[in-house]
Amino acid sequence: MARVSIPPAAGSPTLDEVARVAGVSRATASRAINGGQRVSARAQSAVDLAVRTLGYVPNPAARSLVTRRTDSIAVLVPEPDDRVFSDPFFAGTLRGVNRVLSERDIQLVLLLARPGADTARTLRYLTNRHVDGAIVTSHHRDDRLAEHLADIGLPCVFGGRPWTGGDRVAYVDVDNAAGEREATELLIARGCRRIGTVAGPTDMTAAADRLAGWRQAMAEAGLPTDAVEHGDFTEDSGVVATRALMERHPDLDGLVVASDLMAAGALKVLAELGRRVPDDIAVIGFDDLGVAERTTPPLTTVRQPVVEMAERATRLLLERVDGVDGSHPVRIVIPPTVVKRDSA
Amino acid sequence: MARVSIPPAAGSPTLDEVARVAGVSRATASRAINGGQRVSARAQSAVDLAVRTLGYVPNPAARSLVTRRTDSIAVLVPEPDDRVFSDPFFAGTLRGVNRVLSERDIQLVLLLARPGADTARTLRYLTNRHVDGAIVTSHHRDDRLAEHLADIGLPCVFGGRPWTGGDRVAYVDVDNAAGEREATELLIARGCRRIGTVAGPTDMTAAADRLAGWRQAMAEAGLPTDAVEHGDFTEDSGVVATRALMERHPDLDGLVVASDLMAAGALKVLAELGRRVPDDIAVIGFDDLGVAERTTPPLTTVRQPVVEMAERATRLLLERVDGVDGSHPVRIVIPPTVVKRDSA
DNA sequence: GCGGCTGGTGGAAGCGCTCCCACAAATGTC
DNA sequence: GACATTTGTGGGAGCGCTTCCACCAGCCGC
Repeated sequence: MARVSIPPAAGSPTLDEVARVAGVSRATASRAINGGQRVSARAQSAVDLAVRTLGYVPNPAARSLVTRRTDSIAVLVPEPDDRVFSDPFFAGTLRGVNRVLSERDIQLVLLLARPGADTARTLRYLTNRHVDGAIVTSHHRDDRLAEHLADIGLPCVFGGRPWTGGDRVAYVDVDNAAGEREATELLIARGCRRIGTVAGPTDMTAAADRLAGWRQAMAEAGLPTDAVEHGDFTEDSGVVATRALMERHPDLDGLVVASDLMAAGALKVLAELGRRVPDDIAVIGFDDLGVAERTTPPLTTVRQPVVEMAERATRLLLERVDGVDGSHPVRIVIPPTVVKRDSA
Repeated sequence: MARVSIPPAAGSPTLDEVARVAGVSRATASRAINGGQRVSARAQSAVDLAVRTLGYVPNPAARSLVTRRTDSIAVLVPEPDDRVFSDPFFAGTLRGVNRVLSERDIQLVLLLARPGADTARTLRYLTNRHVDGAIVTSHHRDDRLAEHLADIGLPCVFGGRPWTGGDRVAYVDVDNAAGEREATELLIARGCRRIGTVAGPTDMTAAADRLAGWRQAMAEAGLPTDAVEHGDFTEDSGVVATRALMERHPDLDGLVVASDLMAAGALKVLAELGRRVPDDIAVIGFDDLGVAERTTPPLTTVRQPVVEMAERATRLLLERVDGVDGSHPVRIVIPPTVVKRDSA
């Protein structure tokens, strides 16, 4: 008779085997493996040895079945994937998150959800408690993600203030209004009097706040706020917007652009038009994620410390996952800094 | 009757409750939820209803404890994170993987491992069977990842042929040699006689294969193969390499560059030197992941269908996870295509 | 009619782990 | 010296799920 029923084990050793080899009970072995509280030195070293000789690795499913922890968090990006990947903002975020997670043994689950289509599935996944928490980036006005996540009670931290539900969830944001105000004031101090702006998409808070900052600085200086054009943060949209702006207001001597990518587009248009930057027209961007250094001329911009923000968001999330006051909607708002280069 | 005994869970409903509400056994409920084999229409709809009214979501930990599946796969990137994120190759890969995974309910765990430091931890994670399989990208000669993964028997598919262990694991690759040969032949057909190459890093197979393709085409045409300079696929390295190349061989009338990013750097240097492209010197790149369209002039290049390759790699991986001949080292080699633009 | 199906069902046995609890031994307290 | 506390230990009860198995209809062919 050949193999009757299935030879079931085949797989990795279990805690039972470790316990048997170490000559202790499964409970003691478990304790020894998880931090070793209330374990004698003798038992501890016996277990350690057994673990090593057997090559034991705990089964994560079994563990999380009882601990109700998965030791993984999601990074949720509610954005069509094309756009996401070309954006250095996303890259920086991933980097910051990863940096914090690798300090502990927590894994990163990447959740890319197309705006409408995948929302239900994504939410279901999160409801499952498949992950311990979530970092949400790049959310838009219409996905009512903040509310949904607050409803299911999953620990989460938003990167950037959500449009709605901002009072119910934690978020880390840069002070967009202050940054753009400062940028505008720099141009004004420089002598610019006719300053336009290429603003971001109207359904994102970051864009709205930056526009508000520009408006505020302009109003305070008694300057007109009529030269506004919107883009979607991409270079191409910056080209289009700047072209429109320069056509309507050929007398502009300053340009406040809500992202470096759009500013790069603006610089191209200005070069085409034969305007010298910064002599004829000064330009200031926003982000400083690498692009700004490579434009001609190098871009003066408002630096957003994305990696650092992602790190703080992640640390905040881990605190909440660990149960440190999980419900209170903490807010971290980081002041941006202006980085002077050659364009203004 | 009000709720008598303890409403114990507090958490989400369990399968038991679904079964009770549906008036069937837990076994039947389970069957109904998982595909509904051997379940009567009556039972099926009763369970469906119960699931809906209770808002039941199965506990993934409990499920994978018994199924030994996690319904997630890892994307392993053994690369310092800075470099990864700026590379459109990585973005395309993530996109292709994600596209396939979202067809089924499988999640993507991103494993970013710094070359030396995290290898042990990463391997331990994979050994854990925390994931059902892994896609490995951008591996280098020294991480003996292919062997390690083959040893632990985790289903995996490599993006790009690994240096060693290529006979033990599955991989999806573009025919780098053929692509670069074709690129070189295009320049030769165009009339170039003094063709140099900016090759990639010496510890990656893709770079070595491309260089070999260039060598082969040059040798076949009886042309000298002495004008070689290495970069690391980044734009800056392309600048440096091209500068060195043009200094040593000012007579070059053709340049085969192993990546578009490096080719973009090359174009900048050539512009500085006052060489007209393609009239004085023709340039051809490799990749075609967006950069090539935006250079001046737009780059003729060898298109590598990264997203499609990642998709195929993922499908292949899923097959192996599903147990379709898990050990046989399948190889998929995709022929690249030359995309003509203005630089050659 | 009576074995053999096949379709549908529920009982029950785990999957591998953590942690509560009871208990024994060692240590402390007055 | 009697009692309280601390420390270390193992038994055992689950966590929520899938799946094996036994079982009971019905229905076939003969």
